[in-house]
Amino acid sequence: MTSPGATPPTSPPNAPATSTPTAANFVRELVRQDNEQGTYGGRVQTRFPPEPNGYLHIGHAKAIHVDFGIAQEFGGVCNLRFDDTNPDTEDTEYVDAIVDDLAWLGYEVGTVLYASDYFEQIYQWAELLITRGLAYVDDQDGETISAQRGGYGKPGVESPYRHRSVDQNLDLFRRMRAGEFADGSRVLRARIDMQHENMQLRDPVMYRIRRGHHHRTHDAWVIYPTYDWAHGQSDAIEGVTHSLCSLEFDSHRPLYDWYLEQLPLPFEQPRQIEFARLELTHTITSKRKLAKLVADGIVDGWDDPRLPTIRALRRRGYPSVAIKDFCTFIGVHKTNSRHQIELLESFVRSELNRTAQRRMAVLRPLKLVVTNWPAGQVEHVTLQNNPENADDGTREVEFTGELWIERDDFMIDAPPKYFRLTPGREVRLRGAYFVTCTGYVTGDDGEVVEVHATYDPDTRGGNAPDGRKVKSTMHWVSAAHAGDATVALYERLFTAEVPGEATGEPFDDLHPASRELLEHCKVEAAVTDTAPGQVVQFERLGYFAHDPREHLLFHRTVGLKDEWANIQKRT
RNA sequence: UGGGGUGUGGUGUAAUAGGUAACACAGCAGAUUCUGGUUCUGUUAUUCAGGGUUCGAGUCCUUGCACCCCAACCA
Repeated sequence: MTSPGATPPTSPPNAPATSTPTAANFVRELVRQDNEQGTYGGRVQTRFPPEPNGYLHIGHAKAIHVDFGIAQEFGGVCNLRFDDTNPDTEDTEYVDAIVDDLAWLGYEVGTVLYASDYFEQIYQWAELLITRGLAYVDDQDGETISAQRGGYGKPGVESPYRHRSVDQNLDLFRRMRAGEFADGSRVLRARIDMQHENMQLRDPVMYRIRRGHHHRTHDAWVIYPTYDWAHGQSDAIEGVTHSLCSLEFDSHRPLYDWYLEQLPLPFEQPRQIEFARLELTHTITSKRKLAKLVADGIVDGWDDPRLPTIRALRRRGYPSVAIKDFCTFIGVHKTNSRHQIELLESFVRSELNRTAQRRMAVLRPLKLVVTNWPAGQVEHVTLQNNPENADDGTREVEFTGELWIERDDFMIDAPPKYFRLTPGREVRLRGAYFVTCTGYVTGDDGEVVEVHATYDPDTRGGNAPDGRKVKSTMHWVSAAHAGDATVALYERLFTAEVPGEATGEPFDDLHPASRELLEHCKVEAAVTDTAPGQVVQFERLGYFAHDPREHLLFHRTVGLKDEWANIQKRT
């Protein structure tokens, strides 16, 4: 017997764990106990087992973090193994995407493993169970089998085929493999206990006949093992010690163990441990629903920045370390819970505040004319690229008498706590001069189309020699030097914290305007040079990610904290 | 209806062995600031319920309650 997973470490031989203090966690505790008792000879091996039928999302990120994290902590290995036992839904397209996302998240994937690599071994083990009278071929259809299974508190009834002879079962099973029977006409079942209080143990199906085209074994098989009769077996073949999965498999654990107990295993019997999957407010992680969002055109594709898929988060500018830090912080539990998306966002802000260079961009432009500025004069002001990191250096930005400022930064009648531009008020234009508002021009509809101000030549660089203060510093872009950019603003895809909580249908809670596309935003020259995928801070607005493909399209990763918005909300 | 899992501020998590219920996010107040950002300080608010053991209970016992999962030839 070969054990492809047991030998080569697929994650770097233990990069030291991050310095982030690791909170107690029950999985680690159980693994540690196994280690101390020498259950697995001090060996720790886990696996991340996605089914290649969809894209990875934030929920998987937690599972990955736990699976790889535990292995790394104990000097073990975590394999990526595709759980590809259902040919109807699976595709190599997903395999490639999952490998790619895993790499982006920062996990080194060595040899990629597949449950389908073990089909022959799993088949041989099925014959072994038959030989020992522990499995039988059932000729009934799915509906009948399901009906016979009974219900909660109601015992099941035995199939009339339950007591066939070993020889007959073996013959039938081999003919199933040979393709003699129609799809769905027969199954192989484990013979356990039709009265068991745990429904999982009422003679579960091990094999079904299905003539789908498998993405790897192609047409070599017409029978496929079910999840329960493949997962633990794959774990055992690879030498997995701790098979970490989500809570809903709790009731499958006795079955996981039962199957393994019947087999001659190449390694110690692996152990399944369940933990709660990650849920976030204002989003969904159901593969089916996510697919429907894409199929119905509610979002633009699997990497639409409003989605919680890894591809989308990536495109939106979420740093992978922020995702990992978040996962470390929330820990591992057995309680179902839903974390506030604000917490994830706080990790994103914290990382981006450290790393993102600052730029000036005006999203909703309003013309500001500096009336005492010498006609045609251009000055250059020097701005820091990142006040949090001096190594990022400085850049020069052109200043002239005609500027773009943010519409929100001017009001004719300013409420008490409004610190920005209003007639008679002096503010600072970042890095340039103090200006005082002297008037404004309105269009036919009464809308302000232009604001007038005078500048104080003594405040060059942004400081007044007489020490006078201003309440506000505003960003700006020289009209003559501005570039044009498109900016996509995103709101939560679902307005409700728990989509579907009220009506049972998550789509009822879709935000009617989750994306706002702003065209002809005015940006300083340096923005034009932003690399594909780069994230920058547009000062006073938020973090924005340059689209990887479309030049000068920016996605708002997350806004800055906005105290003014809170003040407005309150009044 | 049977089985299993889980209950700590608004949210999510801590609390070696029964010994001051702590941290983060969110909120509020203030300081600093050339980003109403960052940083710093202060502050509001918590053990599902009842009973019991104990000098002392989030932790132990007991009786309830609530929520989640399980009756695919999905994973």
